[in-house]
This record gives sequence, structure tokens and C-alpha cells, in this order.
Amino acid sequence: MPLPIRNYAQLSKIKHFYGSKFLLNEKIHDKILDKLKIEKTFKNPKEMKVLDLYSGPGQHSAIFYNRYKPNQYGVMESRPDFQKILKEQYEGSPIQIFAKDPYEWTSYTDLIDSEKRFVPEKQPHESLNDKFMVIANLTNSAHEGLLMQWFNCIGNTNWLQRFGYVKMLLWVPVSSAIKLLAAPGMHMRSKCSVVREAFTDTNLVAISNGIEKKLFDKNLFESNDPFIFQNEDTYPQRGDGIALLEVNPKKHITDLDNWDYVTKHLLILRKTRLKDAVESLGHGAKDYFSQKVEDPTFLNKYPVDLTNEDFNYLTNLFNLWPFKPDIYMDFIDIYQEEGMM
Amino acid sequence: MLRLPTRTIRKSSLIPKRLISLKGSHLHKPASDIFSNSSSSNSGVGQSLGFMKSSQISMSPGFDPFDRSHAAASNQTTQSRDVMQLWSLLEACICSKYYNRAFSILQSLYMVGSHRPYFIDDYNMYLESLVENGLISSINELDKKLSDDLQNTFKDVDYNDRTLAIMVHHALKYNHFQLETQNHLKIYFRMSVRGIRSILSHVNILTISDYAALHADLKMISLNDIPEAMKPLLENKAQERKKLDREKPDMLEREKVSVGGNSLDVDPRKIEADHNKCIFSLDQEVKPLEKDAATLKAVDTLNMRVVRHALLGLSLNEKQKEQISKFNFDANSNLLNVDEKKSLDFFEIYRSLTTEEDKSKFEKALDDFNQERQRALENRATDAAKERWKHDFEEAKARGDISIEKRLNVKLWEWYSAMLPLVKEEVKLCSQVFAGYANEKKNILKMDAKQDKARLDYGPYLSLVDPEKMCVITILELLKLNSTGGIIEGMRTARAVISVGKAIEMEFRSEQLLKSESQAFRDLGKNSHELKRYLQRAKSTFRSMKIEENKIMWPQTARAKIGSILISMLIHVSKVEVEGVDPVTKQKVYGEAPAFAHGYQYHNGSKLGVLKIHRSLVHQLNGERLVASVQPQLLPMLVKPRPWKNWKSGGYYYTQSTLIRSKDSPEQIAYLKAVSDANAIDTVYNGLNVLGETPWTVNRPLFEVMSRVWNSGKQFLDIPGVQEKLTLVPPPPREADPSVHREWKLKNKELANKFSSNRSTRCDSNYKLEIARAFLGEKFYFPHNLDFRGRAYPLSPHFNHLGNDMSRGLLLFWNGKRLGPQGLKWLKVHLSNLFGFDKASLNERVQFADEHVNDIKQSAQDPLREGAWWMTAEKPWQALATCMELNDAMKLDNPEDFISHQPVHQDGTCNGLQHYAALGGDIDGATQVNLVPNDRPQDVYAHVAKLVISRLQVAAAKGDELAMILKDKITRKVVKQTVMTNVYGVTYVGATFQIDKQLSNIFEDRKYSLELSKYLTKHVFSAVRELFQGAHLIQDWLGECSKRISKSIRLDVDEKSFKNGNKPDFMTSVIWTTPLGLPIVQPYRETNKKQVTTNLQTIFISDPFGVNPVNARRQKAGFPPNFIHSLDASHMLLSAAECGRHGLDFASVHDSYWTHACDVDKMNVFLREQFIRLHEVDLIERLKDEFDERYRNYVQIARVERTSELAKQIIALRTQLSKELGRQATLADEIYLEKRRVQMLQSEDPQEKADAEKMVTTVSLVEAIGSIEPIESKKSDASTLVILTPLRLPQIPPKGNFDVRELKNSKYFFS
DNA sequence: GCTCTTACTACTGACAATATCGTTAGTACCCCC
DNA sequence: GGGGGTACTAACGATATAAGTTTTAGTAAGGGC
Repeated sequence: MPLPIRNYAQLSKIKHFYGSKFLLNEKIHDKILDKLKIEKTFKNPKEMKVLDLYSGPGQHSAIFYNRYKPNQYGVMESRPDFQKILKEQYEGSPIQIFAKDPYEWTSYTDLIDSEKRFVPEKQPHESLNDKFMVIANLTNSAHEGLLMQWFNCIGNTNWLQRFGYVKMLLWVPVSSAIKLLAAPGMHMRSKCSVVREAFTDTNLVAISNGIEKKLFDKNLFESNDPFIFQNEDTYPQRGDGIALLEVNPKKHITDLDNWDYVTKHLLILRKTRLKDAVESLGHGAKDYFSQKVEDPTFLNKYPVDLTNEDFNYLTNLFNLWPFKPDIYMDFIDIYQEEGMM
Repeated sequence: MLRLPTRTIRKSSLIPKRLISLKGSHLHKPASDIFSNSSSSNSGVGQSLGFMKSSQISMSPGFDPFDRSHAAASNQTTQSRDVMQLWSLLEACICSKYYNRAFSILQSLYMVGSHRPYFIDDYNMYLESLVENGLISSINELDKKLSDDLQNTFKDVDYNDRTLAIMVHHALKYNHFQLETQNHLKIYFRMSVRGIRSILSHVNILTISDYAALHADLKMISLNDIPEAMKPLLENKAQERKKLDREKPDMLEREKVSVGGNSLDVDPRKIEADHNKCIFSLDQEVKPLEKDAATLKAVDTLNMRVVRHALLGLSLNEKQKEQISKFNFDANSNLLNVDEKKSLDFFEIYRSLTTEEDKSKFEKALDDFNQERQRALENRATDAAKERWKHDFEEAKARGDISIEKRLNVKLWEWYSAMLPLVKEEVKLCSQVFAGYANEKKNILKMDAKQDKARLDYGPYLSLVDPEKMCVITILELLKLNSTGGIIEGMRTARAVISVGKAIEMEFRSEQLLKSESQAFRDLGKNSHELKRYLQRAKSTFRSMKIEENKIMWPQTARAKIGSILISMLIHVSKVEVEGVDPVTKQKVYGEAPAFAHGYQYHNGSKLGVLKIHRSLVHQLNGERLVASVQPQLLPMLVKPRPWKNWKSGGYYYTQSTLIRSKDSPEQIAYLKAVSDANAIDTVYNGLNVLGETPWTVNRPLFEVMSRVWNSGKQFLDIPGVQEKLTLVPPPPREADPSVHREWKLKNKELANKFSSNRSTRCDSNYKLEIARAFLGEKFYFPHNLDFRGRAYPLSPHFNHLGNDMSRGLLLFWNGKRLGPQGLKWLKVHLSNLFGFDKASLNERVQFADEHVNDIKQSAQDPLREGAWWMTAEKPWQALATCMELNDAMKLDNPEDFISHQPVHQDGTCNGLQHYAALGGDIDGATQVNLVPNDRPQDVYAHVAKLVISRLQVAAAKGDELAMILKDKITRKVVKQTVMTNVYGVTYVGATFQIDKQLSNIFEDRKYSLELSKYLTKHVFSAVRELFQGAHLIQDWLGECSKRISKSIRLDVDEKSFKNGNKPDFMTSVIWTTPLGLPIVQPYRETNKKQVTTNLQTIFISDPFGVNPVNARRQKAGFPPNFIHSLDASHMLLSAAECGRHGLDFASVHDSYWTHACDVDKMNVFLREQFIRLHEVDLIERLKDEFDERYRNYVQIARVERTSELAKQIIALRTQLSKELGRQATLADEIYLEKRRVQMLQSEDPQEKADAEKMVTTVSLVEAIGSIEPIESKKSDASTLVILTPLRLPQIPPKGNFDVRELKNSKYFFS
């Protein structure tokens, strides 16, 4: 017997949406799932486990459950109004409600390691985990930081990503999608898009209508062919649009600390030729890199145009530099001092 | 309980008095009849203390805070900013002799209409420079130039007497015996605007020779026309001339110098030898500062001998005599005792003198000597540093030193040598660009063109200071900034460039001053000693004038630009040897790397430009004594500070300081200037001068103890130990849980934080100790100025009596006074207080000391013994100093005969609350803070703790769990900080944090203790509120007033404020006048930071001359505590002045007053009298009157229900208005109309006035209704209407009936 | 129905700063009438 | 020769950045009396 699904009109009555935005049209959710074809990864969906973070009112959760009947489907939601409606709707149903805060790392360790209420299968970091998937709604702009951290977790293979390369379906604000999907040379190219490039294959699955395509890589709309839904099918309607990303983690380098340092610093001077920009990596870096980089044209490039491959190359050189600075000193300790004068 | 005879009753009894004083009547006699003692005999100021005069000035209609008086040219911000920039550029161009550019800047300045009246000053500056630099070759040429300029180019400008002074000075360069010259001079004098004297008053233009020529040779002026300070010099000059005419001066003759009437015969040969030696040593060690330094040197040399002979004339023991004869009294080579062996302990000598006569002779001689040293000190710092580097470098070279670990100074010298040519080249390029500018630019390469364009900007500034000095300054500044701004091995770029730029500017200023001074007095060379006195006086007149004249500050952008230019050059040349490990071969690798590197760091997603200092250099820096690089403006002074005479004249001799440390608040300066010019704040100056004139010396025995501790490198009391380098925790494995990664980051941040705070306290202690070392045996002073609330602070930041326990322990009064019976008692009380035993009766405290007599002895004799008693004190270093003092006293047969130098403190018990209690008239509160006489001191904190406990017990009885847990845990200590900071407006969260700090000692669980703290804070707050009910009502009232004021609008508001439609920018800051007449302007405005492009990166800085919207939140939060602080500051200054008047040495740390032990009783009487004097007037009521007056006609924005009658009327009026305007009427329009109405109401014309009375505006509608309270609405939706209402402040809360005069006999008020 | 408490969302000055891009305003030059 | 338009540039403003999250007040709603 399928789980009941509440419609837009019912769900939009909820008092607080806590700054998050949800697609609340059952039909469109179905179309998106059609498009996603998660069966390709999860050969036997009935054996899979799904952890649905910041599920909100849980409409999509029920739709997903009804469609795939996964082995276990957990929603983690900490916000009272959502908790309330989830309980009303799904308490006692196959959808398990975890009243924990997805923001807290301990929520996961408690759930998985201590309470063992939701234990995904650990698979080697070789190909996508075919028993475990994460769905999350991070459309609250305040959660952008969390989104980026989750991407870092892919690099670190910790958090939920310790169970292998775990596919994630992430609802994010369009602005975050633009940041993450930016290609080399683009206006919004930044470290987080390099992170995405380095650790994942990410697709744009669906997106609000009325978004300028040119904000994305021009090939992206062709290759991903995202489903475009109407803003009227989302709630709350005010605010920017949202997008659904399909994140597929992949194999990547492991020397992340140096990589992080090099990438971060070079992207500050994104339009300064590499030969000059490298000097900001440390005392005398310009001399070192000019001497080590063999291809003279390479140093004439701009950091914003570099691919992750390029950054890996530079990281490698940096690592071999005898006089490289201490990358762990690269922080500022709180603002103190300054008496009166 | 509070009895409430309401304020109205009280008020009525006060009204007659207030009315009189409001009118400023002379008839009003101070209410001091009650105290017939001397406290209010201070003539003139009397009871009003300055408030009335001052507040009237700053509210008078003619006063505009945004006028140019403070350096802004008009109330239009952009214009004032432009003027400022033009000025500084003009000055720079003139000083760099870019006269063409200067002239075109003058033309731009001329275009600024509002600046026109002051334009002539700028023109004079230009003219003076032309004349001084010989660019005018004849009298006629100058005449022609002037008439050309003023008749054609600057038509609307008239010359003034200063212009004429320049002309006169110029004419006198030619043979003045020629008739033509004389004719010109006559014409100039006839042209005078305000009389000959006015022309002659320009002592900074006319020289002594000029005066001499005019007076003696030409008889054109009489002696009386000549400024007072110049007369004696002139007379002397006349004599000298006569002598010169008669005979060759006899060198030997003049060796007979007399001091204080004692003629000292000296063996001429010996003196000659001295003289030569001295010249020799000067040439060897320190390069002469400038070409005419030779002349000055001769004077100094003579002076030196005088000082020495004066000293040798005193009754001294043989050893002292020997020391004196060996001591080199050359001011230049003996700036300060860097080398202890060479030094002379003046204090020791002074102390050993027995007769008053000897003492005064000694002090006179010392003061003379110190005058020279102070001058040298303020002017020679950079040269001294450079010479040291050079010396070390050459020594190393001589030794053939090639070690990797070069001495720091050797490196610095190398950088300096490498940097210098670059700087010189750049300066050259700049002047080439300017030459090009003169011949109309020609096209060059694009890149170069861009660079040249930039040079046009910074070029003038770069050419002002000698390149050598700029190099030294750059290096020193960067080294000094190491590890500031939270960067582990480096500094913020922004700070670095600004600091360097500022240092260059400072150098320029003092160089300017020195240059013009020696120019002005160059004809007065070899003269006798008496003349020096006059010369000094004349010089100080001259200096004050020069300093005050200077209104120009370089814009931040200019500072940043030259700073960045210099820094990038230094980055380019400075290299250090480095070693590293090859990650592949694991071999050690050696190389060379830039010592400084520019880069960025992220913090919370925002980028921060940093200048990193290479590790290998950082290690070296930690070991060095950096005292050499302390700017002399930051040291105590060897002579009495220049007394405060007006708002920017006082303090150091060659540096300008302002009375108030305003951080970029032109508004504040404007108010200050207005009252200062009207001489309305003399009481403030008096108090401040007393603070500045207290002579100090270093406690040598204590210094020696500290020194030993320091050199051990170990942690001791509050001195952190030496730490090698920062070792961070290695990162966790990649796949560790994110929370582990986070922990790791936090841990490292904490480590770094601890490290750098340790480093900086150790560094700070190092500064303190090094400065103390330099001032061992010296007599010195702390020049003071005020923060914006009027609290006094010493200008010298590192080492002063406001510092920590260590600094305080190191300081002694230079003057000694016999203890006497009371002195001995107070010294003991002082010791007891330092141990924290300060809530007992005085006798008990004396007893405390008596009981520990052995501990005292032991502490004094063997201070570093393990577990010595003094270390257990709350303020150990001061306790040790007091132990030593007591011990020395007790060695005498009669300890009361002991001459004591130890400052004894009297602290207010929670001074803020004392003022609040006096304001609110709370009897309970007043009792608790010792305003009411009592036989033992009351302990507020304990009392509050008690109140809290009883509250908790009540709550616990009702079953409150938290209360049950807490009720036995409350001690005095738990609540102390919160009670104290409550007065200063601590937030709920802040207080919770403070309490948690205490509770976390008791409760393990952090979260739990935080919860408890939160709960407890609530109770503490309400307990304090209950105890100081009146005080809190006042606090609320103050808060409400400031909120309304900072959200009010002036009628002549700038239209730009309404750019956001009906949500205008609020521009009104809270302004009040302290009882002493000091206007206080809360400087909390939005900062308007902008990016400024520099050579290295853009930096983000605010323009100090912008007038930005106020930050209402801060205005509100800041006002109550600031008001109280302004009162305690007033109280302190009054007490200081009073103590000064009675010959007491006085110092203060805000609410802790210091004097000699024997004078404590007197001081206590004075300070209580002054407190009463302050609070006799109902200050709150007066404040409201002042506010009502100052903010009369201001309007505020309110919301009323649309359905109300008023709303309907207003809507109708607005509709009508819109129709008339042909567009939607705005609030700005309404304000404009209201302004018209108010203006017309004040009109002289009866018709206009009558019209105005009939006029209806939206504001007048509200006014007619009176109170909008019944229809006021808090909501902001369609049902409400936004309207303007007149600004109305809330009613003053009722006052309790504590009478402040009771205080008179409360001996524990301060104790 | 009223007041008081709680909780959420709106503040943001500590994005306690900087690189880069886009837009606008201003200026100079050229061409056409 | 003048005026207008165009082209260029300086100047200003806006925006993204990284990635544990952060106070604090004000307002709305809710619950208790």
C-alpha cells in the first residue's frame, strides 16, 4: 500500500519553511525520477538504503519510497514544524524519522555507529556504492557552507562518504549550482568548482525556470538536459530558484592539504598571470616555479583558466619545493590587540 | 526602600538657581557657602565649572560643526574632503619645490567657494616658500608677483598681515640701509590690515635679525611692537652687536658662566679639551642632522659644561662627583641610558641632596640638560638606528664575519644599502615626471605613462623626507609590526603600508619643525647661558605656533601609496639565508629568499592581504632588543610636557597631539575647537596639566628584581616565559570524521592564539622593561590627553602608570615626601589593598600590614626567595615595591621620618555606581558604594551576592531546580565582574559569559554551567536593578534619549540623506557637555570604507573626513556608560586640579587616584569635595535641558494609525502639497517646509513671523495635538502612516532623596 | 481577551578585505552640417 | 565653426570569496491566565 502524499496546497500551509525551498509537485518529482534512472546505479533498488537529509515535509521522500520501495528510507529533520508534519504523516510507516540535526556531525555518528539505527553498507572506494544513496535539501542559503563541506567530505572520504562513493541527490539554490558547475575560465570559476571537478562527476538534473543558461557552462544544458520546472511548483515561491544536482563521487588525488593551499591561493589572483601569481605562494616562489615549470607558455596562463589537472601539476611542484612555507600556518588567529592610541 | 519625593518637588526648589545660572549671571555665587573652605575659591569658573559657557557655545546658532574650522571646508562632505586632499598635496608640492604644480593646486583651491575666506593662508604658505628658497630675486619681483596673483589669478582674495610679514622678511634680505628697501618696508607697514603689531606678531616668519634691523637700525618699530618672547633675544642681540663692533669676542671670557648666582671658575684648557672631544665624538658617532647643526652643537657644548659645573657645585660625595665629571653631558650622545655603565643616576643624586637649595639648583641644571635631550630625543631616532646598523655591519666586516646567522643589524644595514639607491632612483623619476608636468606632458610608452600617472599622485610626498630616512623608517616599521593583526609570522599589508606612510609623515613634520626652528634662530649662535632661557622660551612660543598652524594631515590614500612604494622596494631587496629540506633526497638545502613576501590569507571567506616575514628572520627578531625602534613620541618625556593651552597644543615638543584622541571624527573636533577657542574648558586643561607635571622616576630596586626574572627567561607572575617557536598539532588522517578535523583546526588556532598572545605580552613587557631601563635614574613626565569621553590617558603607550601591575610597580614619584604619622598608616593600608584586603576598616588594614611585618621584611630583602610573601598579593609587583618602601622606612629609628616616593592609591568602590547612585539619589545604592558615612567600608559585591542568594532561596522554595543547585554556590566573586560591568552596559550575553567563567570552576559540564550562568545572570541583573533602582531608571532614560536622538533628523538635513526614500539616513549623534564644559560627541558612525589601490594590493580603508550616518545601535548602547565615564573623568580632573593647587603630586588611573602617602588624607578631602561639587547640581535635569535645547526643532519618524484624526489631516495636507509640487511630496519636502516655518518664526520681520504662525506643516499638526502616544503604532503595514513628529525626550525619572552632601564625611568613599 | 513568553527571522559592521567585472560619468576628439 | 555624437577611460559600485554557525534585537505568534 503506497504511502499517502500530500499536495502543494496542503503542504504550503506549514508555518515556517526556515528559509528552505521545496519542489512540491508530485508529478514533476516523478518526471525527475524518470530522468534520473537511479536503477542504473542501484541495480536492485529494493536493497538500497536512502538517507534523506533536511527532508522538509517529506513529499519527495514518500514519492521516492512508493516508487522504489528501498530497503530502508530514513529522513533526518531537525526543524520543529517539519518534524511535526513528518510525524503526523509517516510515524509508523516504512519511512523512519530521525529527529536529528543534519548539520551536526555527531548526528551521523550517533545514528550509524552508536544507535545503529541506520547502517549503510560500506563498499570500497572504487565505484559508486550501489546500496546507499543520500538525498538532501540544502536550499537554505545559510546551508551553503554545509554543502561545500559535504563536497570536501567526498575528498576526505569521511562522513557518509566513508561508505564508498555514495551518490547524492542535492537540492541547492541555483546560485550554488552555478558556483559548483562553473568550468575553467568562467566568471564563477572558484575553488568550489575545482573541488567538484576534482572529486565528482556532477550533473544538473532539474532546475527552476527562468534561469539564464549563459550562467552555466554552455555545454552543460546540452549534455545534462536538465528538467525545467516552474517556480509555481515550489514553496515558498519568493526567493531565487533551486536546482537538483546528481553528485557522483569519483577517484581523486589524496594530497589534499597542499592541493588546497595551492588552489586557494592561486585563485585569489585569478586574472594574474601564473608566473606572477605564484609568488603569493611563499617567499621566493616565483623563482622556484619559473625554474621548475618546463612549458614556458604555461606560466603565462591565468589561474582562472586552469583545470584540476593543472592544479594537480602545480601542487606536485609545490610539494617538491624545499623552501615551501608551512601550509598549516595559513590562518589568522582571532582579532585581538589594538589598544587605544 | 526608596522613598520618593518626586523629582518635581526637588526640581521646584532648584529652579531659581538654575534660572540664574542659565542666564550666565555673574551674580550667581557658588553654592560653596556650605563649604567655607578653599575648594571653590577658584575664581571665575566657580560653580558652573565651565558647563554653562561651553554648552552655550556649542549650541549657539552661529556654530556649525561641519564647518572648515576642523579642516573640512564646508558641510558638503565631498568638498571638504577635496580641500583636505588639495591641502596636503599643496603642502607636499611646496616642500618638494614643485611650484608649478603647487600653483595649479592653489588655483583649484581657489575654485572651492566655501574655502575662499581661508585661501590666503594657503597662498601665504606658497609665497613664504618661494621667498625662503630664493626664487624671488628682487623686492620688485615679489611685489609684482603678489599684485599679479591677487589682482588677476585670485581676484577675490586679499592679503593679510602674514602676507605682509613675508614681504617684510623678504625685503630685509636686501640691504636695508638702502632707501628703496626702506620705502618698500614703509609701504608694507602702511598696508597693514590690523596694525604693525599684527605684522610683527609672525615670529615664525620674521627672524631676530629682522626685528633687529627694523628696530635698532631703521627705528621703524618700537620695542613695544615686538612680541614679548622675542624682546630679550633682541636686546641681547643688540648688545652682542655692539660688542662685535668693539672687539673680537674673548673666548676665555665667556667661559665664566654663572648659574643661579654662583660664579664658577673653570680651567679654560680643560674646557677646550672637552669641547674638542665632544665635537670629535659627535662627528664619529652621529652624523650631524643638518648643515647648521654645527652651530647648535656649540651651544650644546657650552650648555653641557654649565650643567656639569652646576652639578659639581652641589654637596656630593666623591663617587658622585667622579661620576659627574666622567659623564658625557652631550645631549646628542646621551639620549638615554642604553648602556648602564655610562649612565648617571640622577635620582640617586637628587635623593642624596640634603638642602632644599641644593635640590632646587640640581633640578634646575637637570631641567636644562633635559631640555636639550628631549629635543635630541624627539628628533634623532631614525639616525640613531641607522648608525647602529652601520656600526654593527662594519664591525662584522672588520672581523671577517661570514656566518650564516648574520647579526640582525648587519642584515638590516645590507637591506638599507640595497634599498637606498632604489628609493633615490624613484625620487628622481618622480621629479622628472614633475619636470615633464611643467613643460606639458609628452607621450611615452603606455606602461610608463601609467606609472608616471601614479607618480604624479605620490611623487610630491615621496620627495619630502630624505631617502635615507625613508629606508630606515620602512625597515623599522615592518620589524615592529611583526606578528601583529593575528598573522603568525607577518602582518597585515594594510596596516603596514599605512604605518610606514604615517611614520614618513611624522618624520616630515618634525623635520619641518626643526628646520624652520633652526632657520628662525640661526643668527643666535654663541651666546651666554642666560640667553638660553630666553631662547628656549622664544623657541617654545615659536614651536607652539608652528604646531598649531599645521592643520594638514596627509590623506590615508597618500600614506598608503608611499608606504606601499617603499615596502615593495624593501621586499624586492631584502634577502635572508634560508635552509630547507629537499622532500625527495631529504638533504638539507641552503638558499636565499626574500625576507618579506606579500600574499593573502582567508578569514571567513574574506581575503586579507598579508606581509609575511621569513621564519629565519622571525627567530632572530625574537631575541633582539627592539627598544631602539620605539618612536620617541611614544616615550615619557624628560621635561615637563608642553602645557595644554588649546585643543591642539600640548604634550610633546615636536609632535602635534590633540586634546582628544578622536578616531576620525571631524564633528568631535569641531565642537572641541569651538569651546577651546572660547576658552571654555580651562578647567580641563588645568587638570590635565597637573597630571602631566607630576615627575616620576623608575624604582631601581624593583627594576633589578624584574630584570633578573626577565633574563631567566622563565615564566614568572604575569610575565610569560620565552617560547621557542610555535609547534602545531599535525593534521589528523584524511578520512577522520569531520568533527575531528574541526577539533584539530580549533586546537591549532588556540595554540597559535596562545602563542602570539604570550609573545605579545612578553614583547610588551620587554618594551616596558627596556624603556624603564632607559629611564633609570631619570626624572620624567607623562604627557596626557583625553579619550572622547574626557578620560585622561598618558600619550606614551608602552610604559606608563595605567599599565599593568608590572609598570605600576616600576614607577615612583620623583619627589619625595616625609611620611609622617598618617603617611605611615596609609602606606600600610596601601599594602593591604594591594593584597586585595580592601574591604576591612582602615585600622584592620593597618593591622594586616603590622601582622605581616616579617613577611614585609623578608619580601623586601630577598624578593626572589621561593614562595616569597609578596607574590601572593593580588598586585604582586606593586606590593613588592611597597614592601621595600615600608622596609626601608622601618629601618629608621622613626619610620615617620622616611622620605617616601611610593604612590599610594585610593580607589573608588565601583566608581560608576557611585556616580549613578548620586544621580539617582538611591539611598540603598549610595550606602552600598560608600557615599554614606559608615565605620566600615561597604562591599557592594558581597551585598549583591546576598541579594541574589535570597532570590534564589525564594525560587528554590518554589521548586526551581536551578535555583536549588545554585543557591549555595553564590559568592562575592561570582557576581563581582557582572555588577561592575553592569554599569558599563554589559549585554546579557556578555554577563552570562563572565558568570560562566566563575561557574565553570565549580561545574564540570560546560553546557550545564552555561545554562546555569544564563539563569543566574537574570537574577544578578534584577538584584542589581533592585538595589540601584534610581540608577537603573536613569540608565534606561539615558538609553531611551540616545535612541531617540540618534534616530532624529535635523531640519537643515542634507537632501542626500533621503536617497532611500522615506527611510532617511540618520545623522544626529548624541552630544553633551560635561560639567567641566568639555563637549562630548559620540563618534559612532557607519564607517565608509573604500578600496584604495596601492602598489602591492588594494587596501580597504575609511576616509576620515566623511560624515556618515550614525550607528544608532552603538549610539544607544554607548551613551549610558559614556555619560558616566564623562562624569568620572570630570571628577578626576577636578580632583587633579585641586590637588595640584595644593601642591600635591597627583596621578590617576580613571577611578584610582594616587598621591604621596602623607597627602592621602588631604587628597581624600579634596576628591570628596569635588564629587559633591559635581553632583550638587541635578546633572540629569541639566542634561535634559541641554538636550532639549540642542535638539530643539529636530524631528523624528513615527507611525500612527491611519484611521486617526491626525493621520487624516496629514494625508490631506500631503495630497495638497503633492498637487502644488506636481509630484509626490516626500518627507524631505515636509522637512523643508518645516524648516521654513521655523526660520520664519525666528524672523525679525513681524509680518513674516505672523505668516509663520499661521503656516501649517505636517509637523505643526503633530505639535498641535501634543502627544501622539494614543494613536502611535508599532506595526509597519498598510494600516499605519509614517509621519514626522517633533523630537521629544521622555520625562526624567524620579530621584530618590539621597543628598550627596552626606558624602563629605564618608571616609570609605575612595579607599 | 489580555499579557507574557517563546521562537523565528530579520538583522550584518565586526564577510573588522580584496580581486575583478560591469556600469556610468566624464572627456576628448572627430565628423558633419 | 559649432554642435553633436562617438569612443575611450577613469571612477565607482557590485559581487564573489571559504566553508562549522553567528549576535542580537525585534517581531510575531502562541499559550496561559
